[in-house]
Amino acid sequence: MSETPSAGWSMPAPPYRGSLRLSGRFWPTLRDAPADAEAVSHRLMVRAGLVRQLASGLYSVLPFGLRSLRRITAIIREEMDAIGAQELELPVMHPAEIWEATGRYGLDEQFRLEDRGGRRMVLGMTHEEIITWHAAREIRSYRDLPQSWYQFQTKLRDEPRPKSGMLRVREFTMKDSYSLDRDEEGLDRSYTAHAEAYARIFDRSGLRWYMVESDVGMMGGLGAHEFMAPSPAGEDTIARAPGDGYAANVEMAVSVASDPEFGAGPDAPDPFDTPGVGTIEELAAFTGLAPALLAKSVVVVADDGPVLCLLRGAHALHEKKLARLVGRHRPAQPDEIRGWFGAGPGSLGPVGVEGVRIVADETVTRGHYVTGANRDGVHLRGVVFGRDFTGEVADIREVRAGEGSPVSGEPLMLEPVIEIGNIFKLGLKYSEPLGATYLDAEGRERPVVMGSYGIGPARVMAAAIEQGHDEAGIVWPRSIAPFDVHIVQVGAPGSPQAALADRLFAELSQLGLEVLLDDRQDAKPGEKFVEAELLGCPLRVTIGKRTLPDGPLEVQVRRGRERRDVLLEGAAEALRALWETLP
RNA sequence: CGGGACGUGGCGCAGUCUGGUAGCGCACCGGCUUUGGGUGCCGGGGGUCGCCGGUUCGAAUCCGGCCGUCCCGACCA
Repeated sequence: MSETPSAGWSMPAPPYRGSLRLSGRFWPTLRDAPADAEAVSHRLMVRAGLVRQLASGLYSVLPFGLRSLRRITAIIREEMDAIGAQELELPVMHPAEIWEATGRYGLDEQFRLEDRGGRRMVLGMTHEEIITWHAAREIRSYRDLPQSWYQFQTKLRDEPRPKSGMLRVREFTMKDSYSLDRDEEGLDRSYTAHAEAYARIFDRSGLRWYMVESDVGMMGGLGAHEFMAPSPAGEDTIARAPGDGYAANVEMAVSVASDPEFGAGPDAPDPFDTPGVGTIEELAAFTGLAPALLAKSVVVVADDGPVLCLLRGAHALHEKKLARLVGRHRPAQPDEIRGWFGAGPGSLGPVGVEGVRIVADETVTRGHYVTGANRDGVHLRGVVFGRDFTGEVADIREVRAGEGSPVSGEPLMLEPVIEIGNIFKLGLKYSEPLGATYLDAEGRERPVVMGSYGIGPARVMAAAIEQGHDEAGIVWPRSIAPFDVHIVQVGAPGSPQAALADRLFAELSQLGLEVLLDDRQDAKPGEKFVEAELLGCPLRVTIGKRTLPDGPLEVQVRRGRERRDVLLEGAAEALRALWETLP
């Protein structure tokens, strides 16, 4: 690689840290995305030569993709260090016994294997067990607490359905951290510190994001929040009210339901024939009543038996809300239903049912409803909670757009989001079974109070692309772009243009920018421009015949593809100043 | 776990219905040409048509099984 020093200017020693000359380098771009790729971020990441797929849910990261990931992890590392967390590294493969101790051995998503000696091992889907195992051995005194430990480590999860490129995969790197505290007040402090660090991380990464209340899921514990990047490609949905700040995963969201008015009802349930009526829609049409005045009965099978869930006809059962009440469950089969109720699906109701747990959504405890009569083709009018049947009362319905926020009543909007991070208050869930205890100032043995906190750097990258792209390619936030400036050199080696490109490359690098210089001789100018826009670095500089002898330098701001002219004199400083103004 | 679709050189696709042993664009290699928007010219290499089995004189094509990949659903009786 030959340099072309110009007179009176001292060339720093190459290679310039973080900068790269493209000729001879591995950067495979694609004119067309693979037919399998559907999500925008997936298509662009593959086309722009950032990643390649190995198998379903398994991706290899190529050099330019790795550059972005490294910038994301650097931001995370800085912010974790800033709250006093210490980085460490835990194994990916674990003895099964540790997972058995917490009851998490055998989860569907867990990869399990045996070593040559027949010892059962698992591949880590997360690391609470391992951190706690070490804490149990190393933490002895209240003087050892609090602690926050974190790592960037591979997680393996046998996802039922990997999808959307890097958004749901079976193997990925996670930044996971764990806080160890003396008590819940300490946990609250650690939790808040993490929430604030996460806010800085996602702001610095250039994402639009929300922090929302979330389900504790397989982690268990006292409470949780998720960090969500809005995107049509998102798999989760949040409900939020911009005016009052309420925001929650729909798994958790509660709303003020707008109850329709009830007229007078009969003094007792009144059966009537409903031949051929099986769905709420049919029942509404048959009776002329609004679905909200009908009650639907949904039967699921939990580990300890059948559960009849009663909801307003216009509402949908939310599985995760129900799961918090009855645990793991599945939909009931029609023949099972017939055995318990004496009628098939479509004519079920809560009146007179025995041996089946009944859970009524809170919205059906007032007013009188039409329900099934547990006889095929017959329904009951005027069914009243407390008078004609009883059951547990809970919020088990899914929030709908337009319902009132619990904070102010403002209408909720639903928005698809990508989960980019989460924080959990674990409490004693892991420290108790694994014996992570310490002695307090009075010499009493007490369990360590824990929290865990995760970020998926590749999801941050994918979310940034989902939020920042146009028809030409990726539009990176400047903090996580693979390079800061992309110089397209049009001109043969040895030409004055090439010398100028070399010089700008060196000067920008010396100012601390990371520069990609497209000095390829075998690529045509059009190809270089198209690929530069596909890759999407914040600034593109073109150096060709038109640039000489006195400029100006032609600069494209990638976001918006706006063209700017920069004087040759002091160009590097001017570019750096321009770069600093970009998002 | 249920449903749907697809699998033909590196990528995108045609050919499959109506069997006769493979084609296009891009990429790649050689040469010429050219150097400001992936599109100049000439020549060339590369595919056991996902795998296995069957039918047939003959299978990318028909039949069966398997594997792989993607999408939708997995709550609304």
